[in-house]
Amino acid sequence: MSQHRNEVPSGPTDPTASVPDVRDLSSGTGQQLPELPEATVARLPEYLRALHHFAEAGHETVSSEALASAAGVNSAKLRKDLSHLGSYGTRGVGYDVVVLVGQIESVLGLTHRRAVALVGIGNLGHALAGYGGFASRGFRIAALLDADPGRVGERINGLAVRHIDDLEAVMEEHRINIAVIATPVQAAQSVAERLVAAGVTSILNFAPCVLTVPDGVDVRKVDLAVELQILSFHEHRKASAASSPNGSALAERRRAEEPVSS
Amino acid sequence: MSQHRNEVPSGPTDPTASVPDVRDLSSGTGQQLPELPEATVARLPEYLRALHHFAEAGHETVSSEALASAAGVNSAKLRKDLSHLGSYGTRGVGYDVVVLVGQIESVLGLTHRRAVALVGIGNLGHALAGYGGFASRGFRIAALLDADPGRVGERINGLAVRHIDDLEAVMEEHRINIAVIATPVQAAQSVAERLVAAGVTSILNFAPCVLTVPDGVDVRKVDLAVELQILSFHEHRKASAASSPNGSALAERRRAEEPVSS
DNA sequence: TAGATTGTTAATCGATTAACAATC
DNA sequence: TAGATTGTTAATCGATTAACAATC
Repeated sequence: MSQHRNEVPSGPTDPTASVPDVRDLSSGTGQQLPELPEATVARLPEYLRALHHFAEAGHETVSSEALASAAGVNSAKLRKDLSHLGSYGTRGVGYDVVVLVGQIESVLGLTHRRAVALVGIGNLGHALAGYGGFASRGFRIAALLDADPGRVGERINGLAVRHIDDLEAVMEEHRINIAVIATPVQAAQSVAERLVAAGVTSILNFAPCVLTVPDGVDVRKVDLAVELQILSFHEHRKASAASSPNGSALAERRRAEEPVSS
Repeated sequence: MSQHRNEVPSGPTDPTASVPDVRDLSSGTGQQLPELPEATVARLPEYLRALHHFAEAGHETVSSEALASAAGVNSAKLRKDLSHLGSYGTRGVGYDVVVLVGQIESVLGLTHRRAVALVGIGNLGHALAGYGGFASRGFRIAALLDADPGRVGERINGLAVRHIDDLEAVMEEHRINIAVIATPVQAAQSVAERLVAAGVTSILNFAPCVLTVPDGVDVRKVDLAVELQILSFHEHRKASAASSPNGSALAERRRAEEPVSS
């Protein structure tokens, strides 16, 4: 989904190589860019959310144990993750909440609110357009686009739906790099191609299909039915596990079932 | 999120141990339960979706290369994943589409349609209740619940919204094991507890919080803002990478930004 | 100083991948 | 038989975790 760079920052004869530095300072712009494992990146937003809770509760510091518990991970993993950002904790005390919030926001690129375009204002698109969680967590929905002329002009949270024909103009106007695709599956690939051509480099895809995009474009996919199917596997396993040791007919007793119509 | 069992199916003196069997037949009910890596489980729904496309296009067989491409993975990974289900391909030919669909559906527990309860019929809940993708992929939304008396009785796709006070009765009535939480974050934990007490063992959580549930209950979380924040990290990194080698001021030129109001 | 807690180490575990023998 | 493609091996990589020395 996203490419990894396994380059070693400094060669064996580099005079700085003897000083281990957890940060990759290769950018040289004063903006440090740590080399972050993907698994760590995926957890940072959860830490950030938990930290905001501690901040609202008036905590000035938080221990790795408390923060990890609030984020649903173990403390060793949390400390390992945070160590990739550098050292921002104090032994015997914990982490300064405000400092850590700032550090994570900085690493995630959330110091500035990012403009997002939402394409496909149907059932789900409507819900996403009205979702307050984006605004409070670093994003601004800057454009709504739909192919149905009947929906063009409709206002959601004060923002008017534009026709998909205006996609290129709208993206240019707002300088949008991130788009959410909530169109029918048939339209998703061609919409993605137009978005990329218009400068989008990150896509969140709700359509149940694989998008083909050029290198350098990141795609994340959310498929609601897939999530349920994964849960179904675990349901199935739990039911079988309960039935097998003693052959109990009570297995899956609570499972509601009916033939699949295919 | 879900516990792993690392038990070896048979001991060193087990007479069957000399015959390697990819399937864990410990269930003894004739229902084979392969020991499946979580990463594999998470990809099976994607293979299933791709297989349905091939079936609709009239293909009777499909090669690992073609199926992997349609699912967005490489063919080695696909073959490794499918090998955990047993051997269902034919060398020189590929996989029988219909057979493989049946095998994956069987492993995922999708041979019977599963009843799902949806709690929280707000913005997002409405969209989920109207989403056709659940019905076509193995699920039936059997109950809608909300705490707002003003919403009770409203019908979505012919199903009436029930009051949350009736949660226990509704879950018992439909024998529901899987629930989707789309409530405000403040309500999510207590709703989860009531669902678990009423027999739910799998939860798909859209509320931006960590749910605490007993062992044996599986929770999957979908957080839309988290997905965007992960994309934001990659946007940030791409912009920095573009600027650092030559110090170009054009870096992040396209990034729309404004101060975060916190 | 004593207690608390971080940052890091090292062992372990799970997932990915290329390559190729097996075999249709 | 020749060509195609699977199933498996083995090497590699990345992620997790417990433990504890460092240190506030």
